[in-house]
Amino acid sequence: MTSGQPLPGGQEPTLTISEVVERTGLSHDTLRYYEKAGLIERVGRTTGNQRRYAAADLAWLEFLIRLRGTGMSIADMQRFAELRSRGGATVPERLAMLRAHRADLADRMRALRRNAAALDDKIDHYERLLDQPGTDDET
Amino acid sequence: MTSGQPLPGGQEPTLTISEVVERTGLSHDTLRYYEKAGLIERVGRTTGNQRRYAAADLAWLEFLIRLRGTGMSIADMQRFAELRSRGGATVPERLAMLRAHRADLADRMRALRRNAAALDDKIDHYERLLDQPGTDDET
DNA sequence: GCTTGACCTGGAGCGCGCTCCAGGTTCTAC
DNA sequence: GTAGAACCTGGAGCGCGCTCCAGGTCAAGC
Repeated sequence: MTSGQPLPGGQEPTLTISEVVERTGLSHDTLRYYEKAGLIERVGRTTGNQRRYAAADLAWLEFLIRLRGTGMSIADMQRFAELRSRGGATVPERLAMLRAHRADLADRMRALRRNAAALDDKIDHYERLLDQPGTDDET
Repeated sequence: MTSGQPLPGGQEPTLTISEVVERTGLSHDTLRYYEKAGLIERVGRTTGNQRRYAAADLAWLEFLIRLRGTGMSIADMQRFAELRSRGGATVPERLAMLRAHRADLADRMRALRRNAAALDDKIDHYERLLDQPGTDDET
């Protein structure tokens, strides 16, 4: 017997922490930190207390990674994870959170595009400076 | 006499730190920190040692704010400011920095769009869950 | 049985980008 | 001249998101 977890339907593939590190790109420490922080529910253990991640754990981690990738804070992810752990009744609240976050993200992307445009202008400016080195207009 | 600075051409408008706070949205502390960090050259002072920002200082600050807004680190901004302070000969290096940063920014924006798309999918998923509450597919 | 490497825990530490604080000086209005 | 607001400096502190460390336990191969 290798797994300290119930096996819901047939055989459940489980992964060691190092395998999850490989698949997610997160570090060992970050995985343990996420669990401690409650971002993921306590992962199953072997009888020897070593973590074994189920496929569902991995899928959830991958979603968390995307949330992080859109700039969601750990605190908000904790709140989201807590709602999720409370079951289907919290779907409206979760949806509201994601929509708010999505709107925020859209704002940040707009700002990013504006700033990128200013950066492009500056690049153009320098390119022109190099082409005709007479004007030493320092700004 | 109010300004401890030379006045290059005609009257140079100068601003107190609080006026710059208003115009830039940066805090007093951040402005002083940026100066201490070498992001802006030492700002002119009154005889009483109070800062007076020239129009050029403000323009440079606004550019720095845009660089920050595209995710450039303080360390890189220090490097850029140092190049700028060394004069026109460093224009090629500055251009290279900005181009590299621009490419990096493009990568990050692409990643952001991918993650935003995943977020949209999840939102759709939750909306469908709410419309037909039979399937309690928790992922 | 023994070695070696993977894994465990609790807690300290770190890099970043500010932000705050104490204690003092300067400016403005009256 | 005086009160009160604005400003100065050096340095400590903070919130975030990890990252590292010490001191162990566990697992796999020989």
